[in-house]
Amino acid sequence: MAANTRFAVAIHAMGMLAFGDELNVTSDDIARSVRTNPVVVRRLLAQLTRQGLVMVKLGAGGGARLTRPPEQIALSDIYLALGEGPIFQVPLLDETHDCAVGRNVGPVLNAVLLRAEKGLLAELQTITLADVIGKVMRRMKRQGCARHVPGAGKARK
Amino acid sequence: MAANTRFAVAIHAMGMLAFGDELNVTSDDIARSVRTNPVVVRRLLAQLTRQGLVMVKLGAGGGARLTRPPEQIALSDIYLALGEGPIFQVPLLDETHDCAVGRNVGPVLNAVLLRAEKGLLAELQTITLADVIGKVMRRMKRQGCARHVPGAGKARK
DNA sequence: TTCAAGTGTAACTAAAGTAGTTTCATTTAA
DNA sequence: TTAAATGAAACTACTTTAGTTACACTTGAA
Repeated sequence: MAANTRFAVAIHAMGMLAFGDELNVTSDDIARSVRTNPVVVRRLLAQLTRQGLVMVKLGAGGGARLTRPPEQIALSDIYLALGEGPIFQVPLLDETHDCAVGRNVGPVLNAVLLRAEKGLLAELQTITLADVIGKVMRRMKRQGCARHVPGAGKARK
Repeated sequence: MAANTRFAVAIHAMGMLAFGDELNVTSDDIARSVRTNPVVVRRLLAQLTRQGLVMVKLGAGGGARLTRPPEQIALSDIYLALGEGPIFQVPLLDETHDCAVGRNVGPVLNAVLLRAEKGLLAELQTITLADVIGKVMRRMKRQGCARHVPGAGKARK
């Protein structure tokens, strides 16, 4: 898998932190839930922490929690915090292009593609972490769910 | 460069075809303009041809041209023709997830990320190839341009 | 009818990004 | 003092894009 799952994993992790509420959620908890490696999770959490979305406590009993309620976190906040590069790139067509058209294509394409990405970002701004959690909860209820105690159990193995 | 320049190169190529009008533009012409390899261009044109945006003529004097005027080609048409996979992927969290929440996160995330991509696509739908060409032309004029004869010269080296 | 100019395609290499893993220093609560 | 955490570095593996070479096939024109 070399696909871009970073954003999805980050949302998943943030969702778990929201569930955890006042409790510290460990990278191990998250990793087990996403079926990945704790280090991968910590790398993501480190970025989210640097951007002020998450606070981390070191040492025994440590872990991560949100810095603000999930209603105040838009998915665009998470996306931007990851600092992903542009989705589309324009091969730098030199300013020294021998064709007058060629010299102007690059900047125009850059502007156009940036505009497209803003369309994506605008959509992400309309969705909060709380919305995502709500969708998950409703989906659970529709299926008739069972156990799982949100931040309580924290089944240590 | 392992970045995603495919879309930008495709737009650039289509733009050249629009300029070429009735003339056949060769993959070599395009490759020289984008500073890449003719094979790379042909691979892109092949996809665009399969999706009906471009028609290609084999043999001497051959090359590519658009199947319809650039006013009728939205950037979303080009993007979709390239058949890129989803921008974001969700690591498949098994349906057998031991946590009831976990079983429902995957589908919800998929839906959310799909919605974000649709925001991007919606933006691309509002821009035609002709718009892009117009922007380039206007930018040229603003800078006080010089020569270049659109489909005429075809400087053979 | 031959040849040069094209495309189509396969095969290979190179470079970059993501994911995964191990390891170790450091912090902290009990 | 010890166990439970994070932080970070180092390394491997895999995937995707880009670039290149090579060659079969098509076509127009001398």
